[in-house]
Amino acid sequence: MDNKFELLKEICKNHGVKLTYQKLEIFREIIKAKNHPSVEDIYNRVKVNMPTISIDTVYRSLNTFYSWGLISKVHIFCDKARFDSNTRLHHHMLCTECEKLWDFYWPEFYSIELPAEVKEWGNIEGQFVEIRGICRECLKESETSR
Amino acid sequence: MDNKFELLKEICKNHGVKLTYQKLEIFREIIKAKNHPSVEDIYNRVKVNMPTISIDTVYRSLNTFYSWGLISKVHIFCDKARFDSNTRLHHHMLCTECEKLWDFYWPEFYSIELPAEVKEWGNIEGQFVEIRGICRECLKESETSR
DNA sequence: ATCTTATTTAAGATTTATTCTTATTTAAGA
DNA sequence: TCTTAAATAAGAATAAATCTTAAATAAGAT
Ligand SMILES: [Mn+2]
Ligand SMILES: [Mn+2]
Ligand SMILES: [Zn+2]
Ligand SMILES: [Zn+2]
Repeated sequence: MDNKFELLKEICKNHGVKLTYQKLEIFREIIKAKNHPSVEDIYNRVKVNMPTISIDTVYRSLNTFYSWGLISKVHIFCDKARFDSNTRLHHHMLCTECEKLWDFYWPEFYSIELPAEVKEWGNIEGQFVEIRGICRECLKESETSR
Repeated sequence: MDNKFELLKEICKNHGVKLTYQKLEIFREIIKAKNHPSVEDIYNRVKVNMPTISIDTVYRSLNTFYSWGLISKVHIFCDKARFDSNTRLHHHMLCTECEKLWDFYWPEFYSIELPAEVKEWGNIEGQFVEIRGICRECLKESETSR
């Protein structure tokens, strides 16, 4: 029941971070939430019982939980775009260090069968793979700077 | 050589859209560009020969080219985030109509071998699949409204 | 239980990407 | 060349996220 809260308490302690009432309420809402809530969703829900909460605190807390692996984060709805004159069907590799983006092709990927729930979900218009990691160049740099 | 420009000219005509000097220069830069340029990158490059170009025109033109399938678009670098208390390794299905997001699991995906260029790219920290399309509910709605 | 202090917070300003508004310009057909 | 609907420039508006700073507070020390 409250073992998730016990975990939060322990992780805060391990990181030398204060467990404030704000963090507790934000955590309560995010673990209760379905459907990938936005920061504002969480803000509005916490505000019901805590009218003075500031949205900045919601941002900070959620990002802290994320950095501890307690929650995950998706960037699908954003408007910030980069363009690409490559219109061939392709996938991307993203270096989280230098933020460079590479194209790659993977025809074999299309030959594995999708899970049943996906096939029944609706009309599929595209299926893309995103690789995240640290590129060779950035790895080299962090080696030499050690 | 300039068959890409001929294509642009024809597509503009087919869509009843004026081929302005601005569109031509923006197109020239995007097909020349490597590494997924941002709108501002293109803006700065076009500005060299066209100092009065406005960034709004760059936005409009690139989105027009995108809607015609002449270029593609990625949304990887954005900060606009949604959170998820589901920390199990999972993938997403996104309905482009209602913008709802579903989780799905696909263990078999991890068993196919990645292309050599990916394995040699660097340290892979995660590999995710994104399915885009129209969900069953939205399909039903568009049926009944017809 | 009280004191102390480094963290955390609230509030509002700032930043940044994108879109909107409006007066002016222009491509392209007549 | 004329006409006009569409496109543009310039700058305002919007929205998500981050930053700044003074005040509040969690948690260890006394
Ligand atoms: Mn690409
Ligand atoms: Mn998810
Ligand atoms: Zn890198
Ligand atoms: Zn839908």
